[in-house]
Amino acid sequence: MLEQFETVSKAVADRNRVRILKLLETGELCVCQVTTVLDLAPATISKHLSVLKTAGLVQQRRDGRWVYYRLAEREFNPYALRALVLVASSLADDPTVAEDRRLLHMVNAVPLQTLCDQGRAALSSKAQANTTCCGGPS
Amino acid sequence: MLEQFETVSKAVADRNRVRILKLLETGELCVCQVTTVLDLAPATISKHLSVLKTAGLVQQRRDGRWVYYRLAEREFNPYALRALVLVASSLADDPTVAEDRRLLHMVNAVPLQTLCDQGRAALSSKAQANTTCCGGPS
DNA sequence: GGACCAATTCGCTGGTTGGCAAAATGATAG
DNA sequence: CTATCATTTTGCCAACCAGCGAATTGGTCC
Repeated sequence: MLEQFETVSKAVADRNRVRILKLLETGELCVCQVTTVLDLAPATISKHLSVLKTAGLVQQRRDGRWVYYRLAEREFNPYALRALVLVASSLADDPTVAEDRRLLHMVNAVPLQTLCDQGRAALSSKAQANTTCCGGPS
Repeated sequence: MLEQFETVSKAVADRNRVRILKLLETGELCVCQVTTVLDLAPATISKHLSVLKTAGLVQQRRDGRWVYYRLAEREFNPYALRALVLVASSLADDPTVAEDRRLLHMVNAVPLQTLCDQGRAALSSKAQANTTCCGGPS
């Protein structure tokens, strides 16, 4: 019990994992989409997603070469859903979260194949009209 | 924002700090009482309490030589109260938490001075008996 | 089959954290 | 003022963790 609670809290107690959860609130996402928005190494994102999955906060689905993640629907962990509610009701107007959502919009406008090939470069073409491409990513 | 959220999550993402919060749900407690129940070095408990305080989850009050901690009432951190609610609604029947509460009852039966002098030894001698429990107000 | 690809796992590194003992702090009692 | 006491701070160590590159896995396409 305490262990399960600790697993969930620890999973949520990381800035980038929270960013991932906030992204997934908008719906299912492919790993490469998350990677592009957070601008971290694929290995790092994969590990974060693994931690979130172990905590029962997300679940995965494979479709061909791509793996999609979404917020957990079933109760893998008795505290996971409550933690998701907490996250969902928080950080609504956090600047980083807002910027991530803005980037996600641009990511969604790019075909998955292009995104996986070019990574963040796939966004620049669209971002040119939009001057500021993340002045300070973190 | 994200930083404040992270501070709170990290504070809650530790087994022993959660145990402290669950203890404080029963009311205000002196540091030496918490130390006796958790059975850790005073320095360790003090550091944990400091982390909880920095996160805005608890507040302190000094009374003579003793320092009392209680769950935060004011909004030092915009996410602290929500986290406290989450903790309060969790772990109701966790064995460790239950055992801590049992010990706390015994601790409450011992005068503070005796507790500070003898630590855990003060419990074995007066395991049963007298006086009102709960020195804590409210 | 083999080339290719997205994602994961492995191995490593720098930074963080929980734990304690010892010293420092701040208050009380004589 | 001095001694004493509860708590906090400091210094240190072992364990853990986020991050990345390299190697591996599981899958598609030719």
